[in-house]
Amino acid sequence: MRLSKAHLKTLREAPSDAVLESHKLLVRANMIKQESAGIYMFPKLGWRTVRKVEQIVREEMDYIDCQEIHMPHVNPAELWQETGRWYAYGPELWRIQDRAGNDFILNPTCEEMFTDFARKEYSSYKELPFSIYQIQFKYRDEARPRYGLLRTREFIMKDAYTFDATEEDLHTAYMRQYHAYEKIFTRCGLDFRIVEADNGPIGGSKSHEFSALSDWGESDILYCDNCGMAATAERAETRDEKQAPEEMKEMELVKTPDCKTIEDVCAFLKIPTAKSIKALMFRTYDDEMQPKDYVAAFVRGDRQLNMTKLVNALNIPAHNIEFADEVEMGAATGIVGGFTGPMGLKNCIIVVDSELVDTVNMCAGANQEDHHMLGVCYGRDYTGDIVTDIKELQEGDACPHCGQPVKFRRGIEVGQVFKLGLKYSESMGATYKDENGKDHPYWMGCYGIGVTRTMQAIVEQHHDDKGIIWPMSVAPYHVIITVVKTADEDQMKLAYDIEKKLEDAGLEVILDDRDERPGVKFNDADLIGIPIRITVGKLAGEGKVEYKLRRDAELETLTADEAVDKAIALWSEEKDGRHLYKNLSEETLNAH
RNA sequence: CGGGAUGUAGCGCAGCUUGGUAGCGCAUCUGACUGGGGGUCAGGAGGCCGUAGGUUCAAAUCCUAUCAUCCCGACCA
Repeated sequence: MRLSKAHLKTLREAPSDAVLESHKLLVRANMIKQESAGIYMFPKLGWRTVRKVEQIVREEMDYIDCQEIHMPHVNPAELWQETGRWYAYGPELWRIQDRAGNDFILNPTCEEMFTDFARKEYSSYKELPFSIYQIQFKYRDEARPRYGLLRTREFIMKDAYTFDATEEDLHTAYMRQYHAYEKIFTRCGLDFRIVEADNGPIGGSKSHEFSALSDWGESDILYCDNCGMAATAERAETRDEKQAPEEMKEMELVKTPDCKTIEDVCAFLKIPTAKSIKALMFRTYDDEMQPKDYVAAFVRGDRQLNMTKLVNALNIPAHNIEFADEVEMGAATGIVGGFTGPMGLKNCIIVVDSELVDTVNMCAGANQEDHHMLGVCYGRDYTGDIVTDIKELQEGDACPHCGQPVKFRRGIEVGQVFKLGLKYSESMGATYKDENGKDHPYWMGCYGIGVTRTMQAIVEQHHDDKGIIWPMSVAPYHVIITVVKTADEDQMKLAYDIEKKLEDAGLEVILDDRDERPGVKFNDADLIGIPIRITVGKLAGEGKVEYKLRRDAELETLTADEAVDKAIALWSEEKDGRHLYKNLSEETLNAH
C-alpha cells in the first residue's frame, strides 16, 4: 500500500473528549472515528486490525471444530418473549418496530436464536455434540457508552454456543472454549487473567471472565497468589470473620445526635466499625416495573454490600432494584433514615449477611431519630428472611479458600465463557432424541469475545508516548518503508525493490512515498505502530537502509537484502502470535 | 436515570464577565525554498458560533427551552 495513493489522516492532537490513552491513540492514528455516542466507524487501518483479531478468533474456533454461521442482526420479539428476556434484559435491549408495528430487537447476544436454530435443525443424539459461532455486530443501548471501544452501543462480538447430551459433555465443551480463549488472547499479545465471574442476566451455573489487565478496566479482580483463587468482585466469595466470644448483653438504647455515617456513630460511641451493623434500603420492581417489595439489607459496618450478590439472593434482574426513598419506605416498614436497624421491621424483606449470624452485642440503628441500639444479637433481637453472603471481597481481606490476604487489580473484560445448563433448552423446548427415541434438553454453553474491545485492550497494553506498538499478529501492516526523500531516484528505486521482495514473501507493506518531511513520516510510522520500519535514505546509493523495530530503540544499518531477510524472518516467527504460546500450559496446548 | 461540565472551521482552542463586522494554532489549497524526528516564507479557501424561541436598534455573547457530547454515580451477556 502506497501512502501517496491512500488516505491516512493522522491527528497531532487527540479529541478532547477522549480519556484513555488507547482511545486517544486509536483516534489519532486514524483507526477509529466516533459517529455518535458509542457508535464508531473504522477507517482502513483500524478495520484491518479488527479483521486480524477476528481471524485469530476464527482460526482457534475452527481448530476446536466450532462451525461458523451467520445470524441476522434483527430478531423478532417473540423469541425473546419466549424466554422472558424481552422483560428481563431491561432497557439495554435495543427494540425497534417495523412499519406494521411488529416488535423486533437488534441482538445484544444470541442465545435465543441459536437455541431456536438447534431445535429446528438438530434432533438426534447422533449429531451431538455440536458447537456453532458467529462474528457479527451486536447492539446494546448502553446508558453510558464510554472509553472509546471499551463500552459501545454497537460492537463486534464473537459468540459461540455449544450443545451437549450431558453435564459432563458440557464441561468438556466448556473447557475446549476456555483453552481456545487462552490461545486467542495470547496470540493477540494480551496480558490477561482468567477469573471466576458472575453469570448475570445470561443465567446458568458457571462462568469465567478473561480480563486484560489494565488500571482503566471496568472489571474489578480479586486474586490470591497463595492458592490461585481469582474472581471478579461481583462473584468473589468472602470468608465470614469470627469475632471473639463474649457474653450476650441486654439491648441498650443510646442517643447518637448528628451521627450521619457508620464512622460518626462508631467514633461517637468509641467502638470499632466491625461491631456495628450497616443498613441499606431498596425498592424492587416487577417485570412491568411496578413497585414490588421493600428490601432492607444488613452487613457488618466495615463491609461493603455487593449488589450482584444481593440481586442474586433476591432472584430478580439487576435493573429491577433501586435505592428506596427512605421517608416513603419508613412509613411502610418502620425504618428511620440514617438510624435503620434490623429490629422490628415490617412489610419488607430482610436480607442479612451470613457473617452477622454469629455476632453478638452489635451496634445498629434503633429505628428512632438520633438513636442507636447497643447489644444487638442475631437470633435473639432480629433474624433475616434471607441469610447469605452479600458482602464484597476487598483488597487485603482473607482469601475465601486459604485465608491469605487477597490482592486487587482492574481488568478489561475481553471474553467470558458460560455454562448455561438447561436454562434455554428447557424454556424453549430444544431437545434431541436419545437411542430410545426419548427427548432430552441440550446442555448448553455460550462463549463471547468482544473483538473491538480486544483491539483497544491491546493498544492499552502496547503503546508508548509516541503511539501504538502493535504486536505483529494484529498489526494493520507488518512493515513500513519510509522514504526520506522521494525526489531522490535511488531512494525510490530501492524502496520499490524492497516493497516487492517483502510482498512477494507474503508480508503486508506500507510504502511511505508521500512528499513529506522525514519527521512527519517517522512520527506517523510510530503513531500507527507498524512493527518493522525500514528507512530508505541517503545510503540508498550504496544499497543500504536502516532497520528498526517499533518496540525498541535500536537502529541497524544493513544492506537492503539483509533488511528484507531480517524482516521476513521476524514476520515468520511472529505473524500469527503463536510464538507466545510458550507461556501456556501443556493442558491448554493439547486441548483440541 | 441522578449529579457536573461543554457545544465557535476537519482537530485543538480564544472570544462570552461588560452585546456592536468571528479569531488563533495545526490540518487543507497555490507557489517557492527545504529535506534524517511533526520545516520556512508568501498567498488562498473554509464557520447559520448545536438547534429553536425570547430580550434588544443590535446576540457567539443575556434569558428560556431543547438536542448532542463528555465526566462522576447508578446500571452494564
